[in-house]
Amino acid sequence: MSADVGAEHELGKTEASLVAARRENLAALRSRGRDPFEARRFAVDTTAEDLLRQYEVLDVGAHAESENWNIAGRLMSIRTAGKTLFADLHDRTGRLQLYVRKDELGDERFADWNDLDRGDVVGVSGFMFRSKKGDLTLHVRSFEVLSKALMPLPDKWHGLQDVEKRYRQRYVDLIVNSDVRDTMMMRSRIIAETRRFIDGNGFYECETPTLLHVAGGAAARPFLTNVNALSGEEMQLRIATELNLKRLIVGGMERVYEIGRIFRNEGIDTTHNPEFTMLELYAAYWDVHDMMEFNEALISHLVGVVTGNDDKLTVGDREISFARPFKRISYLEGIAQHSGGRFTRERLLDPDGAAAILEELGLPKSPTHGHALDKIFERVLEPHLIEPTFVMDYPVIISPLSKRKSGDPDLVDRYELFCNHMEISNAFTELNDPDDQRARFEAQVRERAQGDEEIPHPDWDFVRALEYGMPPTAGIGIGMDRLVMLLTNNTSIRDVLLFPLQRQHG
RNA sequence: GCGCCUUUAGCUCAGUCGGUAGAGCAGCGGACUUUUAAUCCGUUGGUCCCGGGUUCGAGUCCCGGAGGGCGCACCA
Repeated sequence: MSADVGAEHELGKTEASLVAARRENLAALRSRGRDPFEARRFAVDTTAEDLLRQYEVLDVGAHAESENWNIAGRLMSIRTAGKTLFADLHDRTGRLQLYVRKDELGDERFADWNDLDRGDVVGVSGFMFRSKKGDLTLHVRSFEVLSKALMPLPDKWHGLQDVEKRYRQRYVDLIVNSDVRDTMMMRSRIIAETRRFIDGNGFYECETPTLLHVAGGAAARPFLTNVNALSGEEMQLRIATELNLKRLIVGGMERVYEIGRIFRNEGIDTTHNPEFTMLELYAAYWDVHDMMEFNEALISHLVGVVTGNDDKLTVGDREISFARPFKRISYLEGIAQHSGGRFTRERLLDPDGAAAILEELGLPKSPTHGHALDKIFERVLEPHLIEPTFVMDYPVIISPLSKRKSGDPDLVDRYELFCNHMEISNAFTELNDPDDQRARFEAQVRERAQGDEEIPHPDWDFVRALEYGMPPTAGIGIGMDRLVMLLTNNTSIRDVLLFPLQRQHG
């Protein structure tokens, strides 16, 4: 089956007639020398938001005729009323009402509006006044047609509700659903602010390769591809930036980070998309406590950005306080506390003890001790982690890349930040002992041989890098998509991704 | 992978017991010089997701398939 044949979507009869009507309007505009697709540029000098703010004090009936403005955007509503009309123009900042009079534009120019459709892009010029009903409005003196919408727009009141169509034709979703546009612009801001905050602390943003011979640094199945220039050599898309960023720490860059796309060939659901954006950051000479403070400051900053300097966030239908300091709780003590003291450290750290707890909770048997701990944590502690909480001092058996706590070798210097039951970040003091790292890679080789395809092949060069000496270092990973979900109160990752992955349409 | 829900006009949605396919919006024609889901009059528009089956007759019932959503399982 050729991808090119039948690629253009076929119009239904109703839709075809709607498009035909718009094409007739296009032809009519062209016949009067107003070809929308001949337009090149328009000297915009304001935005809807600016005008509404600037003329807020204007009284009903007042006209600011001495100040002329040029603004462009999409027509989202046209209300004709004989020899006048009102229209709504939307730009990236919001809505502005337009007022057009036949006696000012002249018959021919006013007639052009018969050939304008909802969705067309126009540039208008005029002055501000406040209408009888109190709406700040631009009184149009002249206008240009800058582009034509040949396709009909969705319902002006209900917008586009069809979830599938919203994801597949995000451009339509963005045109008609302003809350979607707000979320996506907020996402952009959150990522920009994250970068600014990190840069302000002396970090270097680095770009490590996406194409790797061995995708490591996490447990996940990679996407595979081939490089033609290397005789079709097989390569993998990265599943983490961890190993390369730590190579940079070895190299002496000391404070590095990357905000980049990660690819994992795994399941798709409300919290997983095959490609997603992760922040990883490494700081030489920091330990996990330094990272915790940094993390807290970053999240507080971002909450302030999205709320306009408040420290309370609406999540679902509740308010969550992000006042500093965030709660801190130890992994083992937290589980003990929320089980009425029944699930003690001794039982949890013992494989048989953990298995017995699983049974008490009515959970199925786990294949490994670590898996059992994860399940117990999810059932006992995670439901209580609503307000931002640092869960600290993880058991070493579920933390293969972290340094042990000095004086308590069963635990490691690691924390995860939870909020609204969701993991926001994962950070620890990095393992920098090359012999230990080599031993852990060798152990992974054995696990992979037993059939676990998510275990990556070892990256032996990374061990060699550690043999040159990596300073004591703290590292953190933050899934930016999930962070944006939290900050924008969305429950599906698809609603914070512009183009979530969808199956090819038959 | 399993389960539940969903797919009807460009959009948002009805469609009863199996009996000629509906509404609102949009569109088209007309009226209207401060409207804002404008209003009023008139009007066009259908691959009922696809393929089988049952039936005199299927949007509706049965089987199979596809897309999408949610939950569970798996997974950082």
